[in-house]
Order: sequence, then structure tokens, then C-alpha cells
Amino acid sequence: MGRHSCCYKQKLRKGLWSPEEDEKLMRHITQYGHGCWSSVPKQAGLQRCGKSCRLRWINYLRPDLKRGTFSPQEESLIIELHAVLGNRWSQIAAQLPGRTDNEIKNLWNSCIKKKLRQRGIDPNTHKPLSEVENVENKVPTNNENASGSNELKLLMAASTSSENSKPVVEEQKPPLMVGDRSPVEGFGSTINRIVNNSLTPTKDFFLERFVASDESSTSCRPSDSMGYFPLHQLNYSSNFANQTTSIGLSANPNPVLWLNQSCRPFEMNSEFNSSTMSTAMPSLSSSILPTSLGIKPIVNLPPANPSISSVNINGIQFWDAGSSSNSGSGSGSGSSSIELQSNNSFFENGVFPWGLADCRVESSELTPDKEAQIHLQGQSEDIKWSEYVHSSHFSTPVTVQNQNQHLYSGIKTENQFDINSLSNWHQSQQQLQASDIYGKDFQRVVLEQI
DNA sequence: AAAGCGGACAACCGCAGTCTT
DNA sequence: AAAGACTGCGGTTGTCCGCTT
Repeated sequence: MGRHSCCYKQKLRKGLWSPEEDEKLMRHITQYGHGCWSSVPKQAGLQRCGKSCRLRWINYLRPDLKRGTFSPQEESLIIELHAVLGNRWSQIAAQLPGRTDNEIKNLWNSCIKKKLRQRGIDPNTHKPLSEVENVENKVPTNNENASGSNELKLLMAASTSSENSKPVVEEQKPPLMVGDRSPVEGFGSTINRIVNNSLTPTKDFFLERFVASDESSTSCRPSDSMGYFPLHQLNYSSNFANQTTSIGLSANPNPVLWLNQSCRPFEMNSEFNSSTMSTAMPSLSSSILPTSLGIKPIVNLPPANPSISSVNINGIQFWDAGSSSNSGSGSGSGSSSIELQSNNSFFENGVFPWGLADCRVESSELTPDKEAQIHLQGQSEDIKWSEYVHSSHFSTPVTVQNQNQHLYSGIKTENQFDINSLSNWHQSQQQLQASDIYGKDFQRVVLEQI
């Protein structure tokens, strides 16, 4: 394997990107698509290597990026995902629309790790530090849990747990009533109960938690105050192993994850029939997910490739996501995770108020004004590309969905943009800068322009 | 006011897997 | 089948900025 040829080239700029470079790259990609990245810098007139251009586009210029600080919900989601996926940042990022793997990785290393340690949780194992220390004293560890097939390990653990019929932590708590939003139990435990079959999620249950009213959109969130449920407390273990079906699941029972994925317009390998869904989400599938709501549940079935490792637990076959992660065309080819695909009204109607912003802006009923209102109410720090698109700067209406399709499904042309409006792009940052909406680099741009 | 420090973020590096020839 | 080209990913480093002393 040779190194990337561009690594040997001289006279290539390195370091931070200037606004001019950004604009060149933006202009080029929106007009022609990126095609072969190695040819992009030449065609765009940039003294950069293709790799650098790609990175800049993916991590910064991509129009569907959601800038601003991470919400507590996002952080919570990252933690849960990390417990399952380890340091597979790209897969974690796939669950967080508008966030990049780099962004999440930085957040993890600089912030979340610290928070977890402060809470007495080992960020690598997601177990109490005291427990980890004890284990370390007895058994040599693998250091990072990210390596190898973490999911298989978890599932093996689940098998063990299931065989022993250990009561899970949640079972010690009184039954949860639908609609109960005890701040102590929080969202995670509710999901536990769904998976645990001790709680049947009705349509009302989901509506109550996800309908985009101001109140519910905040109160239903699994915020920090509601508590973070580390892996050993969440029933990723026995309940999940017992009740999911023979599909290659990411071992995360949180329907929020699945629904989050719904706004990913990925090409799926195969469709996920209702009976399978019914097994994975027993009550939910019948009450919430029928096509009347516009949900088209899809899941990647296990790859035919026999080399992909699998394990049978209690008669249930699991596939190692890690070993099949490259089965697709790259971007978001999380072939082992359930994905739901919205095909119309369900998300467009704003049923899920958080983590699905990209879906919401698809609604034909959602005017830019309304959208802006929602974001002001919810996450004031987040200004969305769609808002900019909807503004007068862009004469061509472009939906975020369109952008997602380009970015995630391998369609590389992006000429839906109004190229003439590109020059306004950095100018717009100037206008937005006052409200501290964009990242500091935009502010730098502004300062340089003044 | 200036230096030091740490956090946050952007970008680079190198490896591994896939694709193409 | 082999070698090179290309892409994607995760780890690491570099840079900027704000806060503290």
C-alpha cells in the first residue's frame, strides 16, 4: 500500500484554511461535485492536497453541518453510543445528524471523558471506576475497548447475563406508568422498560415524548439531569439479547437512535419487514410504526459474506458490525444497525422534536419563519444551513434533505446550489457573527474581512 | 498589562481497506 | 494476482482564544 500521492507533493499549503480557499472549494464542489478528491484542488485552484480538501469539506464546509454546541441530549447519545460502539466515531456521528466524527471525537476527548470520570465512570469501559480498577488489578485489560468487535463482546456479555437471569437494575424499581417522567428515572430507563417488555410503548407514549410542542420537546429529553445510564445499567444485555431478532443490530435498544437514523437517506441493502420489526420493537411496531405514519422501516440484513464474523447467542445470530463496516460505499455504511426511513409525513410533521431537525425542515408546511422560531425556542445557538438557504441569499430553494442525499448516498453533484449566491456565504457569517451563532472560525473570517 | 495555562477546535498523519488498472 | 490509487477512519498534534494569576 502506497501512501497517498499527494503526501509527497511539495508547495502545498497546510494549516488553517483562508476564506478565499473555502470559497474556492465551496464553489467548485457545489458546481461540479467533488468527484475524485485528488483532482479537486487542481480544478478548484487550490494549493492543497485532495485529502485536505475532503477533510475541510466534510468537517466544515458541508452544508448540512449543524454548528454550535452539543446539546445535553447529543452528549448523552454520544455516551450511550460510545458504550456500544467504542471509538468508532464515524458510526457514532452517523447517529447524530449534522455532526462530524471529528467534532464528536474532539468533544469526547476534551469534555465527555472528563465528565464521566468526574461521575466516577470509566470512559473506556463505561463502568464505575472502582469496578474497573478492581478488574485491572486482576486481569490485564485490552486498554481501549474500541478495538476489535466491541459489539460482539457486549453481546457475549449479554448472553452470559441472560443465562444467569440476573435481575437488572431497572427491575428493582416500581413499574413505570406511561407518561411518567420522573426526573430520576429519565428516558433511558423508560427505553429499558420497553425493551424489557415491562412497559408497552403506546402511540401516546411516543407522542407525549416526541410531539413537537414546546413543553414536550424539552421535557422529554434525556438530559443530564435525567441521568446517564451507563452500559451496565442499561439493558443492552439480557433483555436486548433475548428480544431482538436475527438481524445485525447495533446493540442499542434506544428507539431514538433508530428514529434518528430515519433522516438518513441512505441506500439500504434490504427492507425490514414488519414481522421483524414487530419482534425487535414488540408493541411499538404495531402501534406506532405502521405505514399510516409514513414510516418505512428498513434494516440492513446480515451480509452474505461468510468471512464476516458472527455469533449465535441463545439461538440469535449477531453479526459483528466492525467487520462489515466497509461493505458499503463508505459513508455511513453502518450495515449492522437498524435504520428507519421516513418517507413522508411522520417526521415532516415534526413528531420528533429533537435530533431530527434535518427532517423537520423538509416539511412543506414549515416555513422558514416557523423553523427559525423552533430553533430559537430550542437551541438558540444553532443556526442551520437551511435557514441560510431559505434566506434571500439563495434564490434556489434547497432542502437539507437534498444535501443529505448528496452527502450520504454517494451522489456527488451538488449543483442545486445557486452558485451566484456563494459570494454571500462568508458575508452572511458576518451578519450572524453578532449573535455568536457560528463557530469561532467564522468570526475570524469576519475579523479578517474588516 | 503580560505571561502562563488549559480548553476547544481544526487540521494533519498514517494506517487499512477498497477500487481500479 | 499484484500494484498503485483512492477513500475513510482514528489518533495525534497544532493553533487559537479566553481565563487566571
